[in-house]
Amino acid sequence: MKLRDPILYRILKAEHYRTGDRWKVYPMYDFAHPLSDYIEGVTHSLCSSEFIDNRAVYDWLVENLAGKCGLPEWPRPKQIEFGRRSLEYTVVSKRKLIQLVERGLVEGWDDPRLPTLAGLRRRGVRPQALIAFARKVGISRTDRTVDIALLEWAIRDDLNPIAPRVMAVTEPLKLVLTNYPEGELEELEAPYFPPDVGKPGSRRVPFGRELWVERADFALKPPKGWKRLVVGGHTRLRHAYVVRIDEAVTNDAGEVVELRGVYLPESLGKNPEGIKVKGAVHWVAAGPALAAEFRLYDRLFKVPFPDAGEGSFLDHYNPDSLKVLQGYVEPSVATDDPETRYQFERLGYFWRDPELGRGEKPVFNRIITLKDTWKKPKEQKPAAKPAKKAEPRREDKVAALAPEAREVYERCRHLGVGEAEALQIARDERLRTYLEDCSAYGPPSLAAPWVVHVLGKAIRSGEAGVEPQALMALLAELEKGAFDRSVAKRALEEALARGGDPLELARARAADRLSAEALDALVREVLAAHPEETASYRAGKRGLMGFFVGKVMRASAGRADPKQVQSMLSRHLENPIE
RNA sequence: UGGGGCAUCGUCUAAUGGCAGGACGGCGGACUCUGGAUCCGUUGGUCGUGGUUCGAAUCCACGUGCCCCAGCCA
Repeated sequence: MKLRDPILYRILKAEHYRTGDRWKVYPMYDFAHPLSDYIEGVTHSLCSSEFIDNRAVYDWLVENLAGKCGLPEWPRPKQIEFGRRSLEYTVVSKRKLIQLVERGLVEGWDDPRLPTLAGLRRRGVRPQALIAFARKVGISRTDRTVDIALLEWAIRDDLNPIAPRVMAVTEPLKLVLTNYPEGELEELEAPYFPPDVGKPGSRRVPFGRELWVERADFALKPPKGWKRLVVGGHTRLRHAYVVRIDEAVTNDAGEVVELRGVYLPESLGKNPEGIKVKGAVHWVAAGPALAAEFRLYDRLFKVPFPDAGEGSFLDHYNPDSLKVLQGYVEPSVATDDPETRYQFERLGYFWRDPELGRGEKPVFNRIITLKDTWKKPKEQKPAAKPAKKAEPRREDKVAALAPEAREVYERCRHLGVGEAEALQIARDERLRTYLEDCSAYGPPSLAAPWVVHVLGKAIRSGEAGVEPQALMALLAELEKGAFDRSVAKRALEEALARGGDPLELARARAADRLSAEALDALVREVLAAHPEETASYRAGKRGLMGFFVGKVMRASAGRADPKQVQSMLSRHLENPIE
């Protein structure tokens, strides 16, 4: 990419469908992007990682055109790339989304199942939720696929404190209370928010002889732990009375078509004595309830990574990702602001679809379900990590060397260079040459670790700014004990980065070292400031040594020998009695 | 194939070479007129192998895996 000859713009003597023949020059991305950033005074140009290659062209153009051709002279913009972020159970690339739209698998770009902004907005997700989600996901240079649970958490967390609770029944089953007078209705007061949200407000909910309850809330043969309606059992109707189910009326096919039972008149606001009430279910009164449509959205794909593996992502499309149900909602919503996001108790968060749902008959989109911690179906996520291949042994690596390289290796070993260093030197021509140059001024075994580990990268790239002679002079003084190893290393790194003579830099650092007394005082100070850590070190948590050394090093502003610090520390830590 | 980039709990993300921490999820418990919320606890990780270093997620080397580019697209 970098070597190619970039096309900056093309000249087309043709009629443009919108601008006619006004322009002949059409800039390419690589030309337009840096220049428009620069002209507009952009300081940081953020983009995703597929443009990393383009940065070379970007920088070159900005650097070479700044201040020329009538362009201003001001700070250059910097392109910074981040990794792409994807989401489980969906696709996010435009190329794939368009296929869903064009094939009619979704109802348009704003289909609430899509991860588009238009889709999320129509679904009812608020910008606050997306911002919170983005913050949680964060930015890094790695391409990542985010757990869908994180988005769901952000949406719920946003809606929980603001969504008034009301009741709706999406799959109605009639419940007749045989001891409630026919034709009568009463109104019960029900708060919009539970105590933990702590917001004021309430509405009146009609209650009568015939109610709708959720079909899924009744079981003929309840599983273990069932806390809902069951024949013979007592269950709370949310915000209302406790009822007992006496009979489940079935049709010829054996399906339950109606429940019959009684309500306990004394159970409003308190639990009846001597009766075990299991759970609470939502309901609406059959007469006054408003007919409504509920659109329940599920994951667009059946698998977490529809892109992965053989075949098309379309093979994993979830045909049940939209379920349209006809049911009832309590009448109070009729007069609410149509923008209201509700929590339909025990069902999830809903709002009226802005396209279809604001008319006579309300249509509700389910924004997100409530978190369900009961009876997990528990889909297993594949966690198996692929087995790693075994690394070849060092002898085999040496054996694989070319004859000349092997000779270099053997010679290095003979001179006392370590195995790993010898191998690296044998493999790289430049390292070998550098070390040979060093050997004119001192023993190669002394130089090898420094050449390989500290200077290695620079030498390989041909930019070693430190001469062999300078390196060897430094190491000779180090051997004599003129300063400690950490001083030498810092000095060498500094010389590498900013130039200068490493020996002089090392001497300057050595002269700046703290005296033993000053250091001892510092050590005592650090230990005194961290009594807990000191105690747990003495109790056996040896890993804390690094913590203490770090603290002392920081306090000394680098003017200490870590080895000396460590020995002082262990002396004080082993002998607590001063 | 060549060039470029990236690898940390199940997931996402932190950690001037100095206690691998947080969030989501999971699990357990408390509470509850929502199997919600809240609170408490817990689980679990530095891609592999060597090397340098008092000390490595971080530096060096070699591997492995994934992504991007190789349009007169963006």
